[in-house]
Amino acid sequence: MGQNHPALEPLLARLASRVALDADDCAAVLALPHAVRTLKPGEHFVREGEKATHCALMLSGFTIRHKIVARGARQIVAIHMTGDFVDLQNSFLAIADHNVEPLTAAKVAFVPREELRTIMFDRPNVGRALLNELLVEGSVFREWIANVGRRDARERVAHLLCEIGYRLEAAGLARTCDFELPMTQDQIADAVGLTAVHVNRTLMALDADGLTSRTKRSVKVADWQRLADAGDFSELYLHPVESPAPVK
Amino acid sequence: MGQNHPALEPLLARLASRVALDADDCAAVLALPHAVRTLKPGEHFVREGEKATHCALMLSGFTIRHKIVARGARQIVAIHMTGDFVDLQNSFLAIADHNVEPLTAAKVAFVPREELRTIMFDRPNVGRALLNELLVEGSVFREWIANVGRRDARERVAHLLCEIGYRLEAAGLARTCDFELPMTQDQIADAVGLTAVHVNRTLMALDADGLTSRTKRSVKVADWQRLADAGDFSELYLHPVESPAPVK
DNA sequence: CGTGTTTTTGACTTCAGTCAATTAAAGTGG
DNA sequence: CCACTTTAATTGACTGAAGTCAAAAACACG
Repeated sequence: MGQNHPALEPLLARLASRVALDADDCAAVLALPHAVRTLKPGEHFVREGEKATHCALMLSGFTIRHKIVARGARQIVAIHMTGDFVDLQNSFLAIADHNVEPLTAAKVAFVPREELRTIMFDRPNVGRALLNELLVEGSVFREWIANVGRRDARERVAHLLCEIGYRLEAAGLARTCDFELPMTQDQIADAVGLTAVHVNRTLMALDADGLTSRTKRSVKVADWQRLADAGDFSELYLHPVESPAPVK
Repeated sequence: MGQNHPALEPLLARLASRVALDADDCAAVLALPHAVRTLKPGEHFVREGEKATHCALMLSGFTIRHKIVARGARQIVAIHMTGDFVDLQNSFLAIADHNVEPLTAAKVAFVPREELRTIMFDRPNVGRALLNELLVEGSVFREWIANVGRRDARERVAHLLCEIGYRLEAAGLARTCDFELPMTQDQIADAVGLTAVHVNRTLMALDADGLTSRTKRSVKVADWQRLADAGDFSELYLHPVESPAPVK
């Protein structure tokens, strides 16, 4: 019961970064039953309309959450990276309202939703930490509505690049000035509500203007400040915790 | 302590509709300290960057939550009506990431955030109900991202009309076939990521096509099914509870 | 009634989409 | 390691949905 399950240590670290946890809280988190699996792109975690039974913790790789509209177009509504919880949302609601799918090969720890619900209310500290995760996720959704609704192509793409760079750095996975972006231009398009063709032109323009320099599927940010300005990016909506702003 | 505060009865009803509450739960909810106030358009509840100290329960009227982007454009990210909680989000996070403002004159009960946090974890039933509210709100955000990102003008506007009509009916405030929509075309535009001019043309087209019939600021839905089809609207994302789909 | 919104209309612009072809990269199997 | 296939990125020409600007009409209201 109380034994160590190293797979859940990233989860513990994540929760503890926002709310102080005592020894019992930590033990309870690490004792959560779980199964580790590796998924490939196309192997959905959950599909819209299904019942989600597990919540997933990303151990490596990237995951997207998306919706399909009437005409068949896809809109990505969230991107998750190592250390993120994927789908506290679907897994707490009765029926999934969107699809969840790996973007890259992804190692994931699945935790049964009932266990998570239980620990959430049995251990208020853990509950507050989970609540916080949900709230920050909500904040990101709001920012995305604004991004897609009221920014032009260049701003949208720049904003997405900033968000991913910032989150990667905040998670200790990369530096904002040089990170891997494992998304095709098609996928970027579906995240920012544009066409792949237009995303291509926009990325090339950012490059030409010296804000970024791309090589295959990684992005080097040549000038973070200018990119952030171009994307109207401010990290406030990510509700950063302890660490101050990442090195620019 | 345990005495009745009739103002919070809508809150109790709302919570009880999703999770069974026992007598103590109910008493605790009704005993929450609160202050009732009436706000007018322009009197913000909270502004981005401020610290929210209270959570608001709508007793009457409409409220919007919005963000302002670099170029000064506004994006509405949520609309709230009688019976809704406004801003569990801002009030649980340290710093507000968006603005909250009445759309019409609005009567509101303010509950201190600490009280709400406390009851959330002291009374798991209440906690689950609040969690559910948050999750459904999150689902609506996701739908809005898809609406603004991947639907054209007609679909967006029709979808918004359907959402509002459906929610009003679900809350027992109106029928989907005839409800008051207290938004100017400017505000509708800011909710769906279009221009007021284009919203005007779109609304007129819906009218001309016999899906709606407008008079000043109320909407009569002439053909709910066609409007729902035009807006790619399905109530799944609202995670309706007990009552089946509203009368069409 | 006059004044300030809000809605409506028209003419014109533009950003982003569409279609289609080309090039480049990444695998795959022999 | 090289043809062979597939997927992704790039480019160009053209289209179109939505934006812009500006003015007129219709309301709302003190």
